[in-house]
Amino acid sequence: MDMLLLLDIPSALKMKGLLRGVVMIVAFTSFSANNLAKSMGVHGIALSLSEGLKETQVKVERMRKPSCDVKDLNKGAWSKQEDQKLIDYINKHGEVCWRTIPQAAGLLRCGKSCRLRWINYLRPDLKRGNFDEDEEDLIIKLHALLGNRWSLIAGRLPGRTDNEVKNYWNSHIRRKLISKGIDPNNHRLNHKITSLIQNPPMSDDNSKSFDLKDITKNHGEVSDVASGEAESSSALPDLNLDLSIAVPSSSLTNSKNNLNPFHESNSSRKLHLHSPSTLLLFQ
DNA sequence: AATACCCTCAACCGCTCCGAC
DNA sequence: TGTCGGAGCGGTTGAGGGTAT
Repeated sequence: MDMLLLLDIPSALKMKGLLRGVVMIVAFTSFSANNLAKSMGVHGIALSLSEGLKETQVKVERMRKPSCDVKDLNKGAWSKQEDQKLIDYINKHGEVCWRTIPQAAGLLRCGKSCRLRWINYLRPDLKRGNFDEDEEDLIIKLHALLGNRWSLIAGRLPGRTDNEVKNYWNSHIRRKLISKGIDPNNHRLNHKITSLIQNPPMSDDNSKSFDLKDITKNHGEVSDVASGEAESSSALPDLNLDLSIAVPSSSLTNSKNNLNPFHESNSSRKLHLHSPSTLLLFQ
């Protein structure tokens, strides 16, 4: 039988609020560190036993609790039944505390997973389908202005989610810009990329086609536009990004009425972009 | 027809932010 | 003022479908 005697239980219990602490224990027999952790409300204990000593030091570290306790929870793709349960619950109760939703809705998912599923897939105001040209142009402009702030960008695209915009950027727009010799990170013409496109490297195997992916790999880590660290020395004159901060255009304003509050994050609320009916980015 | 490779996108993970206490 | 916990964000992963060989 495992027995554990804490010499100073009150101070050990106080450690619940500490990041680190040390507690002296006397072990009469073997003991379970996990049980100790449990009793103290911490998530893990690192302990070191000195050979032959009954008295030992136990380092208690309050480790970050995993966002979702993986135990007994479903992961991966959502089933139709799960979707329906979540939809029914949110229609009835609204988007209340995400942490409590799974249990209340009878779902074996973590709250985070529910939130993501709702926001990215189940929300009724989502606009499914391909991005149109205007949306694509707007994404490019917004990315030039905001960098990888996908939620802010998505906030200006009614019915689109940050995840959707991010995926579309990575799978379509990024590639498109690179093929035009434009660095997708700083939206400037990239000499290295341009020359690679014009003079593709000739390998021993000439039959091998020139792969755009190689460029992406080689030049994936370019400067970050959001940090304003564009390669000014090598950059050509700025492209006409035609970005201005202004009251949303009528089209955006109209559609905004249907916007879910999710699209109006604190910071995006301050940012309204002028959206001309025709978006011309590159001259 | 079989296999390998590529692409897309839903979902996850880990971190930061922020309000409540 | 510091701590805690929930929400949100951005990067990454991997399943599955499509395409090339």
